[in-house]
Amino acid sequence: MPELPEVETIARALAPGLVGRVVVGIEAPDRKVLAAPKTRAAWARAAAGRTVTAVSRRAKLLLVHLGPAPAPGSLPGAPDLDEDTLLFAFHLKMTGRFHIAPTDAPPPAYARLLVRLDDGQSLVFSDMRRFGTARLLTPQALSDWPFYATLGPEPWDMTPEAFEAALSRRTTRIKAVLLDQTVMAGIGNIYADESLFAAGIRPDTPAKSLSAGQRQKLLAAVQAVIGRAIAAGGSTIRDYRTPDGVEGGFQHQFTVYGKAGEPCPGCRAVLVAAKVAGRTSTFCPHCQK
DNA sequence: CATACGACCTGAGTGC
DNA sequence: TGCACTCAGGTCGTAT
Repeated sequence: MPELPEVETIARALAPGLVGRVVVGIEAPDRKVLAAPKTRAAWARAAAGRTVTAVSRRAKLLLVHLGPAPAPGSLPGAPDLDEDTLLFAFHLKMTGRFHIAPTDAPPPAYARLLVRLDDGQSLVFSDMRRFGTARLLTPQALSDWPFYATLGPEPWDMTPEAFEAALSRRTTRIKAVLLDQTVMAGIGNIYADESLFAAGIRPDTPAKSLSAGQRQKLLAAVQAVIGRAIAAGGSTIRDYRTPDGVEGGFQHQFTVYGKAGEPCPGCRAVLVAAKVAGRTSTFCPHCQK
């Protein structure tokens, strides 16, 4: 699913309906989504009575911030979840979606986790392919989570110097480096292909063989592409929607992603698809070197 | 340590 | 209509 621009769009759309609401219950029709803690009881006990204070994003994670419980502490079982503040950390993986829907309405298809709110609405996390995960944790536990702790900077926080250093020591292909969340966070298959086209770089080029100028151009391309995608509300290929069911708009600006066999928007040569880093990659064999 | 690749799931689309 | 097959926005565990 969703890469950085889609999760950012969702976070912005969810905030108005969630901030200030009190969690009155949790339901998990599919326990597989509960990555930590793993029991429904622990989720319900730790979250109930807490107020949503903010909705944010880091990399492709959606974070829902919760304030103190009315009567914190003293309950047995999971003392670390009696902290003043907790977070829901959702990873949407390929097909995760969010909905805000009336609690008394039938749940959306593939509903995996439902957060009942005090205004008669529910935040529903749905996920057809069941790759998505939800965590309920303290700010400290979030920082200690290895996936979170090893995330690289957001694209606009990446400095040319750090990008140069990361690429110059990698032997693998540049596409794999862009997809590596520990180098820079938030890039997935769509935005990797779009950025590589914008920078005129083939996806299978070894990272360390790029020139300094090419690396500079690539970082600028990533930042520009991600920025334009956020402005367009993300990209809808199939499943992605905002919580209101609205599609993104950036798919109409794709230059190469999903366009193998079509003419290159720059030179009209036929765009080519190849497997790079295990992912289908589309590029122009003429414009990208 | 870095890299490569199958596994995890369910469905949509294609071709026979 | 049915079946077999391929592909899909991401990460993780295991093998090399």
